[in-house]
Amino acid sequence: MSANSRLTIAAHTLAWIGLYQRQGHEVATSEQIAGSANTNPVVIRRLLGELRAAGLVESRRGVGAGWSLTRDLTAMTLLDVYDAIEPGPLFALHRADPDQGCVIGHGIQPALQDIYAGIECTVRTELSKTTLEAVLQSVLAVPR
Amino acid sequence: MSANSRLTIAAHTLAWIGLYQRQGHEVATSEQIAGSANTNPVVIRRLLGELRAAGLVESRRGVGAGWSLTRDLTAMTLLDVYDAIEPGPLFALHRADPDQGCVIGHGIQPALQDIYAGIECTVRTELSKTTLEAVLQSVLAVPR
DNA sequence: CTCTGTCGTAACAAGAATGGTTACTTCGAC
DNA sequence: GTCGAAGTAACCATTCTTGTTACGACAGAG
Repeated sequence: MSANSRLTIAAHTLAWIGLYQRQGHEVATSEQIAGSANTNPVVIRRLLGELRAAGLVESRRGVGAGWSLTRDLTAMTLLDVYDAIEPGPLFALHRADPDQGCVIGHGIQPALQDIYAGIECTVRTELSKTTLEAVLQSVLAVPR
Repeated sequence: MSANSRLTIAAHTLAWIGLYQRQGHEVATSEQIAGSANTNPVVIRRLLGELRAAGLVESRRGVGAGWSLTRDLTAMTLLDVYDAIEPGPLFALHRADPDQGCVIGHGIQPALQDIYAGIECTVRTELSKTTLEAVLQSVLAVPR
């Protein structure tokens, strides 16, 4: 499906900031996070920008600038993150409208829309069950 | 997420063949289906090739050739179709391995893998609940 | 007021996936 | 042998993601 790693990088980022703040630091920089996630700081800043638009993080500028959480990881679910960074639906309908003169072509889109909506609803429910705090705890529970 | 329309086109195709066969026809051609789905016959043949590899349809060649179902729509679910045409996972992990020297970098992949596996399992269960027969009935139930 | 570190953001390129199109070969019923 | 359709390779346009460079904007330190 050409899956992307945006949710993964976002979860990584939030868990990193959360842990860093618990260690007593005020803010985290995109460069630190990029080092941990093994990517480019601009990639992190772009993602964090979307998370900020959703109200999950905030940023300071100037010297000693960086990013911080707006609320605790316990009050943040993967659904919040997903909504912040994934605009589109899971499954797309036809690129070009099907032949409306054909019985199938006419009814297929409403029929599939219903089915797809049900599946997305299930996925959203599932995502909402996992808090970022749970993610962090799972991360810390990995041996070695 | 850059969602594609492969599941949509595949469902359209199977519903079309199923209905056509119920109307007494032996086989359907990629050109007929492409006309209904408003796309190119080669696109349909490519998809049908994958569905054939999964055992859902079969094809005849030569004059009067075309495609037919190997079993009734009642014995075919969206999960069968999904497995036939979507190889990859729903969510990807990091492109480049995260920093294993970092606590988060080390534990994030196993942690997310578990979570993603649970979600995919849920999606698969949901897909398996819908038969292509149900899709066809929904299509036929659309007014006008 | 200047210096400096970090965000904010534009711009560009590489790579991959999807979908459309053309063209040609292969098959098999007639 | 003819002919209609599958099988398939090749190519292109588009889009998305990710990585990268570059530079302006900002704010605290001194």
